[in-house]
Amino acid sequence: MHHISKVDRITEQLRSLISRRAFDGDKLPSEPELAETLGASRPTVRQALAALELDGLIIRRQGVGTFVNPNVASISTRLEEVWDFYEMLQDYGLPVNVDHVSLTLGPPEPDAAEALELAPAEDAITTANVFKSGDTPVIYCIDIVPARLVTQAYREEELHGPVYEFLGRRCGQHLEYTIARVLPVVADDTLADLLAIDPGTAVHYFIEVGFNDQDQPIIYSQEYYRPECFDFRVVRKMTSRLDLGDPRDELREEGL
Amino acid sequence: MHHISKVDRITEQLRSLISRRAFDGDKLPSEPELAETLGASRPTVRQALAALELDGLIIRRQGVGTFVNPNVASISTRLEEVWDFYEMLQDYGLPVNVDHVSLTLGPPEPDAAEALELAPAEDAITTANVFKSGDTPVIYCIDIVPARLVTQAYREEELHGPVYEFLGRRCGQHLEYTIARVLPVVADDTLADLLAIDPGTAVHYFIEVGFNDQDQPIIYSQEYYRPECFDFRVVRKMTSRLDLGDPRDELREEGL
DNA sequence: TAGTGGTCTAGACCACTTC
DNA sequence: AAGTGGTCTAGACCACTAA
Repeated sequence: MHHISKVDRITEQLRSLISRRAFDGDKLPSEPELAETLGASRPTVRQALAALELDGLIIRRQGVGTFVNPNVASISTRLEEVWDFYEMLQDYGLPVNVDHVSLTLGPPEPDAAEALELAPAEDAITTANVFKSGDTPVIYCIDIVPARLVTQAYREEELHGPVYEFLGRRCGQHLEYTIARVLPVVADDTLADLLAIDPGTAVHYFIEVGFNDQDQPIIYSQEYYRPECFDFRVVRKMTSRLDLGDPRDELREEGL
Repeated sequence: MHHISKVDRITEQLRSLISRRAFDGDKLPSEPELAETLGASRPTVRQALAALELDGLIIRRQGVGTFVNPNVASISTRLEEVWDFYEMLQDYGLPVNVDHVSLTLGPPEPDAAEALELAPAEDAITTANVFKSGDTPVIYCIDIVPARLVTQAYREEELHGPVYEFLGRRCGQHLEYTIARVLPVVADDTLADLLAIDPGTAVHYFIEVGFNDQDQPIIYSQEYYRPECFDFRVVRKMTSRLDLGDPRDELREEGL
């Protein structure tokens, strides 16, 4: 097991401080000051700041200082981040309930099988649940996990909720990142019933593949979000479009 | 005007090489090798690689090497990137056409005025256009720019297309990043007509605010994307949730 | 054992902003 | 002039992987 690096620790500390609005006037201490306070060298601090800057969370102005970017820091649900449904819904203050819809074992639908790189007819666990904030259904989610990943015995109830914990405890798999397709769909009768909305309402539909730290797909999810309950935002950067000529030339010289 | 830093140059060179699939077996040269080839020190190269890693574009395996992440590199339209509609649509191979819908000067709707931090009754330019790939309408876009930003004379036709160029040339403003709300909507008759789709179809709706390098809002856009034409994807990272205690303690010691 | 990436530091110098 | 962030290098040492 590896330790958390100083850079990562500092990054998360600063991230936490930013989200708690701990900086007067949104101005961070200077780099030398942070370095001394946090017990690190300036390059180490700068590495952490660079990560936060790429995130859009801070702005650095030469000769002036480093500042929190309020436009970004105030976003509650950034699309670039994966949340645990439980934790996300708990922030709403109401008790979180889960209605279990179905649980099956067998070859999944072709799209899922392909995304998970399953062998023909290979089995997977498919679990469907509705997450509720109080009595209001807000997310309908279908999760598919390759059966071969399950290395420990488990109780069925463990699949009646967020699957991330199950992946860690029963599969020894840690989700590192996901790639999500974001689609708009119109609720049909079935979905409208599950989310207690009117048929014909527009709904967010995510098709999401989760990967472990080896970049192997370990979970395929389909998620429907009740409208009005979520305010998904994404920070988008300009594609830089630098004019560099063909950079392959430089590497070709070395016979790459 | 400042130059492009070595780190940024290398980052973009590598990004370009990755998108051209210039690396055999998706394996990048070693860090010392890259450093020598690109004429930089190892820390400089590593800084570029760190940026690409945060982007999810590469994976680094200690003792093994650095690799392209094919899952991410193959994404055509990443939601975290802002594209110019013209360039984006040109990739489809068909000629890009623009139907101009309307152009008005005057105080915009309240949401836009607030997002752009306009004074009461302050004027803005509102331009609406439909972008077509060949004869197929694919994007309906309403752009709002504060009138005070316009510092040069311009022809109306310059507003019958992508506004980014107009912002640069006539306003001296460079778009750095945007924050987009992503919403699903059902096409009403008007929208269905503009995009030549059936009323009742689900459509992607972005409400996007663009900022300059001073973090001032300079453009407010509403965009509707024809379904089936775009495959928006986003790479989502796990929120790290490190257990750090309360990091404010450390900074308090210094009397922050 | 050799080669890879991971971590961290020290420090020089520059460019910019503010006073 | 003083203080801020920007850039870049040199180099030491560690941890991991593969042969």
